[in-house]
Amino acid sequence: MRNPSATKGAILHHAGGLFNLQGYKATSISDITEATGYTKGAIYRHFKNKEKLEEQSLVYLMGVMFEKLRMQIKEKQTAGDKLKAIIYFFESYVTKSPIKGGCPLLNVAIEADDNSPHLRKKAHTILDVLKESIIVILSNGIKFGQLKKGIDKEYYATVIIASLEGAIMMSKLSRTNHDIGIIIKHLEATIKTIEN
Amino acid sequence: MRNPSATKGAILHHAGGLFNLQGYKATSISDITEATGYTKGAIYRHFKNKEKLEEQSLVYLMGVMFEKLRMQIKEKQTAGDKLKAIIYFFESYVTKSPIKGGCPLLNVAIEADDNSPHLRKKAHTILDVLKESIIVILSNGIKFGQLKKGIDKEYYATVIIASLEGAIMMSKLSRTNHDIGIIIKHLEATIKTIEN
DNA sequence: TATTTTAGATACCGATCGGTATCTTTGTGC
DNA sequence: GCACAAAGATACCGATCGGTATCTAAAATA
Repeated sequence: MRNPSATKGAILHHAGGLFNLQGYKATSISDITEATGYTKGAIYRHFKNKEKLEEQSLVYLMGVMFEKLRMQIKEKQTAGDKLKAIIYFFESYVTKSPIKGGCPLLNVAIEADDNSPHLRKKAHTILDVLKESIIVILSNGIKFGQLKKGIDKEYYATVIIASLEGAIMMSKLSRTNHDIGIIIKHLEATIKTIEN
Repeated sequence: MRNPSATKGAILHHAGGLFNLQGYKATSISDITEATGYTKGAIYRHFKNKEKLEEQSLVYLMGVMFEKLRMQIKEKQTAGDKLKAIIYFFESYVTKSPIKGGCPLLNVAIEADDNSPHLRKKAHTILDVLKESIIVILSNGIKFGQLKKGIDKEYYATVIIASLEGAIMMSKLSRTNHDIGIIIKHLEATIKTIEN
């Protein structure tokens, strides 16, 4: 009943959840042994040290999130609907919480910026990928005549990401859907202004 | 040359800076003794435990920030200029960093939401105060005919806070003024739409 | 100036941290 | 079925954590 890759996957899964919920520094190896049922020996066989486990857990987390996001986007046909799919995906961090602890990108950005350079670098890349994904949708929307020509693509990508992440933060504090709901409306209206 | 209240103030000052930069959980009492030059004995005389020190440091930090913000707002005469003063104040977290580690509200919101209930509660109150401050400016702007009647005040307050905080997060990752600059433009344009 | 209070220093506590050396167990190739 | 390699468990390490009991010294009171 031994399965090394499944063990590694289970460790990443549980560690990712704990890191996202409690923070990376605040989550101990013992927390992870309790959550997984594996011992330190098992963890340190698959990961050189805690820093590496943190990195790979972040990559795992973002992989899961991007996969879900990609599926939601794929279902929609027009650029406007695809953008809205992104918005509703972020909304789900507050309302349905696909993962406990909220948006992994936001969490790691705040915790890792000043100390952990290894996490910050990865988070920066992830942000760039997210921004670029939105820009691609905007570009295709323009190409297919769904969105107005001449719009500043990076501008809208930045407004979407910033306001969503900020709203997630606000909703985390109030523990309601109120703030994220307002931002959803705001972004829906914003998208409408660039649609043909 | 002994001055208890000055000692307490120095501890709060240094502890606040460290908490904001490194995180609350990640900052040890030893970090604070090194920064202040005082010993554990001094710290635990003025603060019952680390939790209380965290709470009071947060209050201290936000007190300093709100005081600076209030001064910037007071200098301006119209509601539009007062709102812009708020925006530029948040911009300074990235560009000039009045305090290392960025926005204390954002930092504590992300770290404290799930674990530390005592910090989360205080952060929630602080967010409410900030939101209310903006709403008051909007109300006065309407009253004095500077802003359009019938605008949704909470809507604009939420959009301003969320997009600024989100932009701070983004700029922390990229270590540039790029993202916050885009959001500044966005908010300046937004304010223009509600001005008379 | 003598006494008492209080601010702060010192030395220590048990618990937990990340990490490792070693051992046992399981699966695999011959 | 046997040898060997790999997976995971166990037991331990020094360092550091938050916290406290005790001591010294400075200030306040008389």
